[in-house]
Amino acid sequence: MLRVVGREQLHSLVYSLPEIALRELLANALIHQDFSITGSSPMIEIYADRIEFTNPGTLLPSKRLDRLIGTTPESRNELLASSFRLYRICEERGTGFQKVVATIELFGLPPVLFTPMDNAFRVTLYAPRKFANMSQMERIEACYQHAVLQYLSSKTLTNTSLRERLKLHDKQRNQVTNLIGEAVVAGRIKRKDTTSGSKFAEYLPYWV
DNA sequence: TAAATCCTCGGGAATAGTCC
DNA sequence: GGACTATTCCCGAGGATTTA
Repeated sequence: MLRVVGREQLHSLVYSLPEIALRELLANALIHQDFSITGSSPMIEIYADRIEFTNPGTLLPSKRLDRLIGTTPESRNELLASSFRLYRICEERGTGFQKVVATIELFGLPPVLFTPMDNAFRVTLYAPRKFANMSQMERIEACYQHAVLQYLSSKTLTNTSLRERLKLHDKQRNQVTNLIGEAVVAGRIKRKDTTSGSKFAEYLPYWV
């Protein structure tokens, strides 16, 4: 089901969002839908500032909400998933969300939002928004997702890397410093080496 | 080769600006 | 006026370069 809220903004929104991210999330919605739940199907809602992909069925018990990026998925519909991969509609196992987040970072978009619901699971992709207009939670989540992406690339989060991800100027270095500190306090990331000096401070996701 | 110096980076603290 | 955010200044740490 496709629901469009604000049709006049549909084109500008869709074209402003990376095609790769949209394709991956659409394929993901189809692959992971729970066919045991009758009377509902994946729903895509397009708003002026975001697109929401809502899937019937809750998150698989083996999956953790903050470990969706870069982990091997357990598809509810493996046959469908294999077909999608065969026809290159979606990425290889485990790289789907990783590709989405990487694309989002490349374009400097707000972080992708994963929302578990009563009997469904929602993924929200936001339209471009400046750092100043992001909420504190979104900033910390962007920080965490960047740390995960860096870790999956055998790299670490630094002030510089996060500043580049958020498309911030060098003058805003201290804002990034503060954000990193808040993400550490929130328990989303941790210092790689607590014994080293402050220069070249590196950070990892909290679960490493 | 070792010491001195310079440069870059990360972070703390103070201050200014903005919004409610 | 208070809370939050952004900016500026300053300092320490460590790598890179220069010099004796």
